[in-house]
This record gives sequence, C-alpha cells and structure tokens, in this order.
Amino acid sequence: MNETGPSSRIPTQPRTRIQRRNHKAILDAALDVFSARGFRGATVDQIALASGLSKPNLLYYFPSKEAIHQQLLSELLDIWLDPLRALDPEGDPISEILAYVRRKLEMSRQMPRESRLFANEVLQGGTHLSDTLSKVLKPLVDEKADVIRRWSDEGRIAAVHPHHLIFSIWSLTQHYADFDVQVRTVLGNAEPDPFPEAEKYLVTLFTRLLTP
Amino acid sequence: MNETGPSSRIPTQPRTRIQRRNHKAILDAALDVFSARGFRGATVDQIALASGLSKPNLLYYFPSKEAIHQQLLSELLDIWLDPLRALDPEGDPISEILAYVRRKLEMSRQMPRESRLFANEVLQGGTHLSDTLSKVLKPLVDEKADVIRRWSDEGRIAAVHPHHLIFSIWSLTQHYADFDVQVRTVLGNAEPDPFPEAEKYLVTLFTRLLTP
DNA sequence: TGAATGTTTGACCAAATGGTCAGGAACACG
DNA sequence: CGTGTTCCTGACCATTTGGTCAAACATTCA
Repeated sequence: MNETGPSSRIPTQPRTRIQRRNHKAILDAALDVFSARGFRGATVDQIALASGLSKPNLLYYFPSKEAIHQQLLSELLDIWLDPLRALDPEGDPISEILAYVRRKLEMSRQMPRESRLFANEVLQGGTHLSDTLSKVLKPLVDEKADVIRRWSDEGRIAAVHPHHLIFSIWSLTQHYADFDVQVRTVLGNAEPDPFPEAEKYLVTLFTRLLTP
Repeated sequence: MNETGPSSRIPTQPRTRIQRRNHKAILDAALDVFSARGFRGATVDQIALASGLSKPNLLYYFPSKEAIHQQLLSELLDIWLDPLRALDPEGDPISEILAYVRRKLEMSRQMPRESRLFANEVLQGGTHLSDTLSKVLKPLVDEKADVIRRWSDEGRIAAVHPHHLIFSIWSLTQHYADFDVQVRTVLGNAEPDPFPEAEKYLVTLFTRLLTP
C-alpha cells in the first residue's frame, strides 16, 4: 500500500493549489474517458495521459481507478437530480413540468459526458449506484410523483401515471446525449444541431399530453 | 494463426450438428455477457464458461472475441429494425404508429439483452456500427419519416417532426430495457412488472400527441 | 538558507486477458 | 474395423493493465 500522498488522508478539501489543480484535471480527464468507454473500457494510462500526469502521479492523488470512478458518480447524482428538485409544488403545473423538461434537455446538451457516465453505469446493472438509487433517487421521485398526482387529481393536468411521466422525461431528454451518434447519423448534415428541434418537439409532446 | 477449426473457413452455414449447437450456445452466452458488461468488460473466459465450453474450444468456433461481438451486432440490427419496417404506409396512421410503439415495447420486454447490447454500442460511439447506421438505419428511417410527414400534411395526424417522433418512440420504449434497474428501483415492489403500465402510458401519450 | 513537507517519476511487479499450439479424444463413414 | 475428419484440452505465451516503491525533485516557510 502506498501510504504517502493526499489520497490516503481522507481529505475533506484538497489543501494546496497544486492538489486542487491536479484533482480537477484528473476528474475531468476521467469523465472524458469513462463516459466514452465505460469503466472497464477505460484504462488508468488513458486517464493519466488525458490529464497530463504520469500514471504514478495520478495514483498519488487517487488510491485507485475505482476511487476516481466512485467520486465522479457520487458528485454526479446530486447535479443530476437538481432539475427535479427544482420542480415547485406551488407553481403552475404545466409550466413546472415543461420547465423541468427544458432543464433536463439543457443538461443533455451541456453535460453529455455526465449523461453517458450515468447511462453506462445503470445499463450495466448499476452496482456502484444501487444504494444511492434506492436511498436518494427513489425518495425524491416518490415525493415529486405525489405532487404530480395531486395536480392530476385536482384536474390541473390530464390524468397520467406520475412515475411513468417522470421516466418519459428522463428517457426523452437523455436520449439526445446518450444516443448522440445515432441521432446525428439519422438526421444527417441537414440538421447538425438536433437540440432546437428536440426542444420544440418535446414541448409540443408534453403540452398535448398534459393539457386537461 | 490458428488455421484449423470451422471459423477459418468462412462457413455460410454451420455444418454439423455439434457446430450448430455450440455456435448457438456461444452466441447466446456472449449476448448475456456483452449486454451485461459491454465489449471491453466482457472476457472470453466468461463467455466460454457461460456457454459450457473451454476457452480454446470457443476459439475453435470463432476466431476472436471481436468476431463474436461483430456477428451478434450484425444479426441484431435486422431484428431491431423489423418493427419499423412493418409500419404500413397504407394503414390507419394512428393505429400504425401505436402498433409500432407496442411492437417496440414488446421487444424491450422480450429482448432486453439485445436492447442493452445495442445501447452499449451506440453509447460508446458506435464505432462497430457507424457503417450500418448510415447505410441501413438512416435510409429506412428517412423512408418512414416521409410516410409520417405525408400523414401529417394530409391532416390525418397532428403536425410533428417525423424524425423526432421516431426518436421518441425509440427512447421511450428502450428505456424500459436499458434502464431496467433504475425503473424497478424507483417503482419498488409495489409494481414489480413495469410493462403493463408502461404500455398504457405510452398509448395515452402518443394518442394525445398525434390525434389531430 | 535549510529543513520539512509536498510532488513527480522511472523502474518494476503480479494478475488478468486474448490468443496459440501440439496432440489426444470422439465421431463419421467406407 | 480402420482411417480421415472433426472436436476438444492442458499447457503455454505475449501483452495489457492496475498498482507499488524508492528515490529524486519542488515548494514552502521559519
């Protein structure tokens, strides 16, 4: 065991300037590599190269490949759920849901690597996530599903299964990040940026679905 | 190079009974392993074990891990596109699209491994697919998109962007196979089989979206 | 300036992994 | 039955990969 290096010290915060810089560089490079090739497909050498560090130096900052992956995932889930957290029970139902859709789609556009990291993980059984999934994701979804059900009961939106509504928002928006290659291949050069049309389409879809 | 074995002979059809049996066993085991762990995450040993063969014996039937993967993918795409091929330009527009949705959802239920294999591949840049994607998938989608546009122009369905409509059918139905873990975690034990509700929800969604 | 602390690296290792090969076992068939 | 072909395996190999370590190099700050 390598007992030197900041990685052995359970640092709440990286201390020095250099540590902060390299920490960041590693996580960014790792996001590139993990999202593009999956956990097993990524090698420590690739991450080291992409972050501009040597492999031993990288392992001075993180105890293992696994640890980097783990940290990325745990940081990710919070960011990932923020758009749903922001769904306001006191707001106008349809506007709130449409705003959620827009925020999620915007995340697919701005953070495709994060989306793919998550997709890779869930796709392969979500072993590194299953705890967080049931302890963080499920309660939040249940809470927001209740809000949607209430709106539905009050006749402010059309009747829909709240959980499946949420699934559909996830799948429709994340599709543009996760299946990017396919989307762009099918659309061809005529529509180089799929997102503007995607937004129009999704707004139409959810408006027609939800308007009572 | 191992020049013995049926794999070196470009066999149009496996010859003997044993070859047919083992070929099938290998492809089935490989589908299990590749879909669950991705190409790089899968090992030849795992596939060999799952198919009940020794590693050298497996490599007697296929020249390489890559070759198994390749064959699975090329067989897959045809199956995968069948539901779309069946979309009948002469049929009733809404019934046709709903039937397509149902067929795709049924495939997610019956063939989740295939769905995940495909997702894994596209997610990681689709390098093994990009040719087929542009030469087979795109033309077919363009053709069916034209049909949908015609229906739209004739006022038989509401106005929608045809390509994005197709994307939405893909993402919504495949989500239940690809993100199975997440779906089941969120729904909990109360709804052990998500598919019946999923079908209701999707039928409602597309009916409301498309009814003029 | 110099000692303590933090950072970096070349060389190295053990395990895992894709693949090979020589030869033995099982089978088909005249 | 025997002989040619198909099928199967233990032993082996080269490469890749995650990770280690001692020692050199920087940086900080008293």
